[in-house]
Amino acid sequence: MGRSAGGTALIDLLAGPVLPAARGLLGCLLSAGDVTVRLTEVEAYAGTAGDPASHAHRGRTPRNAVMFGPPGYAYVYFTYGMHWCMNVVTGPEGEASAVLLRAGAVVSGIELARSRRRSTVDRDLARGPARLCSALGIDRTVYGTYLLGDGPVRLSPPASPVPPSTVESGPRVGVNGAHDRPWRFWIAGDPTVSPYRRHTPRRPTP
DNA sequence: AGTAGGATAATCT
DNA sequence: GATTATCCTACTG
Repeated sequence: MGRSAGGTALIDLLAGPVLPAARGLLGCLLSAGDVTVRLTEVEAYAGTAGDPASHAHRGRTPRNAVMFGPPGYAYVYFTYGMHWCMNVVTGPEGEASAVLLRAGAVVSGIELARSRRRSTVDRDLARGPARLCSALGIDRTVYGTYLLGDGPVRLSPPASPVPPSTVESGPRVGVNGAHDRPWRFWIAGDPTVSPYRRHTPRRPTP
């Protein structure tokens, strides 16, 4: 139970290094209430281990505290004054690495997801980290909950394994530095993968 | 098609 | 007081 074809449980994958964990999360199913999404795009963040783009890079704060705990928990943060985004905590306790869930395809509960996202096509329902959370109804109440048990949000292994040859990687989206690290992973050719956009610097307000 | 700018509030220095 | 792991709308070609 809970073991994929390779014989590795999901929790063991999440407990290991962040890059294999990120790849392994592709194709996984994320359920919240009656809506289920198949993950198609993720990004790895290495915490304090020399990753300036991570929220945990400058050390532990009340907001990022859950990232320093054991793997398999949800790190949910609020950004730009209106959006929620969700990470899965990885690595051993004490190491603040995590994987940002960037996009997915709605495979169940699509009518409920549609009702939460107005005037958009189905492909865009969970295309982008904030849209994904919105489609699933994820907010601050999910912060710190365990994803591999009977919580409000549940993560389960892929229904069918994702062939490694269909996984591509590239630079992360929306971050200022560290463009040399191809730590964004996605399923090649999937229409729900968000287009690459470089971070747009904001001009100083007049 | 692609890009530019505004919305809007918690978090950190 | 500055910054932000974004999304949406409106504009240009």
